[in-house]
Amino acid sequence: MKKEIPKAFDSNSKEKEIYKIWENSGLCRPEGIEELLKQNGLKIKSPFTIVLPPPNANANLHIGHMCGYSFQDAMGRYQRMTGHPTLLLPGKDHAGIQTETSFTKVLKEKGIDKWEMGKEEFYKQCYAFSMGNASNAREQEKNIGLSADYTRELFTLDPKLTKIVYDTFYKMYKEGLIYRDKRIINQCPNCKTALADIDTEHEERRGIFAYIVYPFVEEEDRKRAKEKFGVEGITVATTRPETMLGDSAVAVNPQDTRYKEFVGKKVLLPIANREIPIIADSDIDIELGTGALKVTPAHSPVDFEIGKKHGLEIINVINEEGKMTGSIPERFLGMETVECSKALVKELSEKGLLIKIENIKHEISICERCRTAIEPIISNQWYVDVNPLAKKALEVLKQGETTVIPSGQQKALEHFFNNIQPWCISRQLWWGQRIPVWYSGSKKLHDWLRENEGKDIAEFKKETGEEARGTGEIYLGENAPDDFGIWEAEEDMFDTWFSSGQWPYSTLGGIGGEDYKKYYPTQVMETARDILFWWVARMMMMGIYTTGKTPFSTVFLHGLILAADGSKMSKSKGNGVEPTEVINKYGADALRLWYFSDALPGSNAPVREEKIKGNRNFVNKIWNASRFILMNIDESELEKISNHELDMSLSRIKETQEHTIKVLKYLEKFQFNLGAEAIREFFWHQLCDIWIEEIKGEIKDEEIGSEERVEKLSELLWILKSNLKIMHPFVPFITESVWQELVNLELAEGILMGEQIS
RNA sequence: GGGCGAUUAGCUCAGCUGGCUAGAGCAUCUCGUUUACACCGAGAGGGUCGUAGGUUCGAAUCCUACAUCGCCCACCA
Repeated sequence: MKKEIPKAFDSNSKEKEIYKIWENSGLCRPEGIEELLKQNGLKIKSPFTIVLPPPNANANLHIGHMCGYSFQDAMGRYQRMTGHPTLLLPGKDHAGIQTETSFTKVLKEKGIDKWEMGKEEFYKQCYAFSMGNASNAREQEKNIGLSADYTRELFTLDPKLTKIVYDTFYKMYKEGLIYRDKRIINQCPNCKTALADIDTEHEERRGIFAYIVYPFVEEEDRKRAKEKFGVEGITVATTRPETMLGDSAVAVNPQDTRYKEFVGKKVLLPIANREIPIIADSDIDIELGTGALKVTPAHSPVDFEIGKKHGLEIINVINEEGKMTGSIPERFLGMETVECSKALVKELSEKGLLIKIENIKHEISICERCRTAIEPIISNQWYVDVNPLAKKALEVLKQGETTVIPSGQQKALEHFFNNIQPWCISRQLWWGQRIPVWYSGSKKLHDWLRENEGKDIAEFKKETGEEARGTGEIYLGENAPDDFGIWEAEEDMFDTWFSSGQWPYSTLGGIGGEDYKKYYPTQVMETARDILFWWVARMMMMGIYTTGKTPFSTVFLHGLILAADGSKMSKSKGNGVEPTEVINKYGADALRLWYFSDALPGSNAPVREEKIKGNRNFVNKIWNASRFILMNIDESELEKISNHELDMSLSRIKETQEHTIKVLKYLEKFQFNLGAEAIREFFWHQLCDIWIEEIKGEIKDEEIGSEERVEKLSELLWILKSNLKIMHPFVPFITESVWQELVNLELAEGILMGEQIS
């Protein structure tokens, strides 16, 4: 018997130790693998690259992140062990609005107000906050065994990356793909920023449906209406009475016999006391409400379109903070929309213009981050015309240059590309990358000139009361031009996805970068399916645009990790599972195995502790079987065994080789569940249950050092080593631990991570 | 309203291009203190593969309806 080896595998202490060995080996770098292959005279195959999804540096990693890392790492280790210089490129995301929201909350808990703190100080502290989180995240990544190249780790706000992001912006602007436009946008009154359509969610909420009479201007019409409808005007139904202050028209369907005769007539908008016309539009639903729609182009996307079609005036009555503004009766100025709605309803009711109020439930848009109701308002923002980019991305999918697993998600992606809308990329935030633009004179002047095409710049002062002070031109650049004149900086930030959309090539140094030349395009993008449109779609569009090549050939979307009862994990429900706790309890390998068998693309995976426990048992089985084999080898036999020439035609050896080939195939085809099942089945039920028992019997009566023993033990050892290799991508810690035990006895060399499977 | 997907043992799922007497893990039950491992071993029970049709020599696997569930997208006042 050799030295004492503990009966149970102590994952807690071993894992840390093993990770250090990997880290110090240099094998996490593709150069390390290249070097190793060269030394051993082996063929260096094509590089394998995964640019890892950078987690948001605003919180600890959750169990879903760990899932991604497990798959990425398994893919990487498999490639590394089959001759490919492998780069798993890690990073951290500044995550724009998300981090700004969460850090603002952190400050609030400390009683600090972001607005009092000011932009610069906020940025500084937010940076420190992010760095702290990034460092935690890095530790967690290592805990699951992620063999990433941390010498290349990047943060999305790294100046090197920012430069690349800016260059893309300049190029797109010059080619007319990026432009400034005045449109109706999603404004979050709480975050005080514009949001892209995709950054909003829909939720059913309770609301009101108010029926309001807009009396006709002409006596004659009033009479006619009274006869027909019993009131002296046309009745509109609305969920948002406060927007009536910004109404420009009432629209009816031209086919609607009730209102036909009134088209072209005028009504007096109550309270605001403005005359507005009745217009006809075939898009109006006769069945809905009263069939007459109050049109508020400034505060409803539908109305905005109708307004554009009919050349209606846009009247802003709600500002960026969700408060009443503009040319409205003074008593409403500054009110919250809800407050204003109530006040209006009261006044209308007193005037006898309110028919009724129904309580209803309806879908509204809310901010994805803070769940505040979105306020549609008109504003000037920066847009990307993504249409031509989406067309190219579609082509790439059609040609099979990029494949999405599972295939259903590929269809969803195609659908997204087919129905894509202009992408609003400007955000009124403090945290992120500033849009690198300067305005001669002022931003206001620039927008005014754009909106008032043909007008003389002299009119600017007349209309706005401000001096022009410049030409309104745009200058592109991080710093202001050094010439005379006044340049106003664009203060808006980029949507975080504008920079992360460039992640696959920006992290590789961009076009011309050494790493870019070697590692772009990458092979796999492994991520969660909930950011398919936000991120994967953007990376494809921007990657194809900038580099002419799709950034990755396979998109692998792992399953959704759920709470034990099958519900979504969420902070508010408190049903989250802490990955660190799971790892401490059962070990990283056990958790990884669970992902591989349960969190496949297209599936939902409720976290079941018993299953992870079962995997821990398997890991321990590996440990004990190895321990048994080692304990059976007498010290005096070590040399004989390591020099023994094995007969490769033995049936157990051949079966093991076939098994290895089978598992390699599974790995190649991303069938991790089948792979995990196969290694378990083979190791446990073939090697342990049958072969070890057989060999036990075969050598029972043999003397130590005998030919028979050396042969059998060599065979067993060879089978063990083969198993360790093929199991390594799945369960790297336990396999490397055993390998290192073998190294100590001079029964193996080097580091398992760098071993080649053949 | 549009798109996508699911429906197989108590639970979570495998079952690819039709040939299974339908599998795994976990759970359940019985037996076992054999010096690798009780984080173990030997064994058992448990499913008319959502429903109804169709194609076929043959269907969990292909087709068509229906039912139920889930996810995503969408400006219905």
